Amino acid sequence: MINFVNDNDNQLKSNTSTKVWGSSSMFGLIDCNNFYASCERVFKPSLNGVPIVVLSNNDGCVIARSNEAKALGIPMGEPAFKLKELIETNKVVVFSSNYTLYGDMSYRVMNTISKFVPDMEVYSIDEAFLLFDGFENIDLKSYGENMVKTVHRNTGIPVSLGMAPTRTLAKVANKFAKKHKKYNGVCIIDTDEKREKALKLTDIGDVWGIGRRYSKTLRYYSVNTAWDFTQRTKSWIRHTMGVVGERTWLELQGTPCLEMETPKSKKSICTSRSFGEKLTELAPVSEAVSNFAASCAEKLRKQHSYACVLTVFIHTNPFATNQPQYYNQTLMQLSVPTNDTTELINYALRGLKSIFVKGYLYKKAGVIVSEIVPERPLQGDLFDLRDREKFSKIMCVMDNLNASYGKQKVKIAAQGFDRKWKLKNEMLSPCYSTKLGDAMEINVE
DNA sequence: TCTGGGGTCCTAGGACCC
DNA sequence: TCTGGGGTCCTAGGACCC
Repeated sequence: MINFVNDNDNQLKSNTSTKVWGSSSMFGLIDCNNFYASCERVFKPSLNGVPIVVLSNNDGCVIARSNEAKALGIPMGEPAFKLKELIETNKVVVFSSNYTLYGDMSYRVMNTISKFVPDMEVYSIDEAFLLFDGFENIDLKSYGENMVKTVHRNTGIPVSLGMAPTRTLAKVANKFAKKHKKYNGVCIIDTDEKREKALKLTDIGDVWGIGRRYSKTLRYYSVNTAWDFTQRTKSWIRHTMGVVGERTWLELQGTPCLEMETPKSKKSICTSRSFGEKLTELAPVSEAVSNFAASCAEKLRKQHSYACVLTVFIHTNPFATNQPQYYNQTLMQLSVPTNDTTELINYALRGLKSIFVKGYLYKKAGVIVSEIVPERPLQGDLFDLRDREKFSKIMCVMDNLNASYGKQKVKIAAQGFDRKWKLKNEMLSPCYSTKLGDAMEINVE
C-alpha cells in the first residue's frame, strides 16, 4: 500500500531550528467520523443524538460507535453478548453491518473529496490520504474547512481533516481535528512548535504504526508519548523496533518516508467467515468453502488477474477452551494460473477434503488466493486439458448476469442452497442507497 | 449460548547450493 | 568422509493497519 523512500541516513534533516514548513507539499488525512454509525444515521435522522453501535459480521462484536455510544463507555471490539445489559438500559440502537450500504456511501464521500485535490490515495473504506501539492498561495485552513463542509453537505457524512508535512504527522493532526471542536474539523501541523505540542499531547499507543505490542515495550522504557519517542536516538529505535519503527521516527520528525501510492492490484485475496452455527459434517463446510472460493474468483476477475496459489483453512472456535481444538490449512500450487470459479472451487474442495477431520465443531473456514498475476492471453499448455476459452466466456456471462440481476443469481451447483453456514445478521438495515430501481437522493440540512 | 474480516510488510530460521 | 562459510530462496509467524 505504501512506498518507502528516504530510507537512508543522509536524508535525515536537522530539526533543531524552529522551522516553518512551507505548504509546498503537505499531506492530508481525511476520514469519516464514526463511519458505519454515521451511514446508518444519514437515512434515519431520528437517530441523531441517540447512541448507535454497529456489529461485525455474525453480529459478533462492536466495530463502530456513535459519540453517544462512546460516551457510555462501550469499547471498540467488545463482544456484543457482554453488552446486553448496557444496551438495554441505555436504549442503544444496534445494527448488523451492512457493507453494501457503507461501500456505496464511501464511494460518494471519496468522489466528493477527489474534486478538491490533485492526488489522493483511498486508504480504507473511510479514510484517504491527500496530497496538497501546489497550494503555496492558498489558505489551507479555510480550503480544508470548505472540503469538510462540502463532503457533509453532499453525503451527510461528517469528516475530519489533518494536514502535515508527513503522513504520520497528518494522522496526528487528524486526531486533534476530530477531538476538539475548536478546530472546525481541520487541524494543521505546519511549524515545529505545533509539532512539539501535538506530539507531547499524543499517547505513544495512538501513533500510527505503533500497536499494542510495541507500546507496551516502549512504555517499559518510559516512552509514553509520541514526543518521548522522537527524543530517543535513531539507532535505539532501530534496535528496538526495526526499520518500520525507524520510519515512524523519521516521519514524526517531519521527514517524509512514505509516499503517495497509485492503487495496485491486491497481492492476496481472502474470503472467510465464521459460521452462524457450528458445523460438524463435511457437506455444509464444503458448501461454505465453495462460496468462499467463488467469491475469491469474482474478486480476481474484477481486478483482471489470475492466482497461482490457493489456500484453504478451517478451525474450531478458539474461545471454546473446553472443546477439542483443531486448526489446519493446506496450500496448493495451481497447475495453471486461473480466476475461473469452477476451477477454484475444485481446488478448494480438494484441499478441504485433505484437512477435514470428522468429530470437531467447526466455527470458521476461509479461502485465500495468492501469487496473483495479471490476466494475459491464455496459453496452450501441453498437459492442460481444460478448454480455458470456453470457461472464460462462461465466467463472463455469469458476471454480467449477476451484475444486472443481483448477487448470486447465477452460481455453481457446489455453492448450494442450504446455507447452514451463513452468518447471523438480525439487525440489518435496508440497502437504502443501492436498491435496484430505487436510486436514492440524499438530502441533508 | 453468543468473541469480525481483509489486508500489508518485515524478520528469523531452515533448506539448499557452491 | 570430514570440515567452514556465504549466498539465496522460501516459509511461517509476528507486528501493524482499518
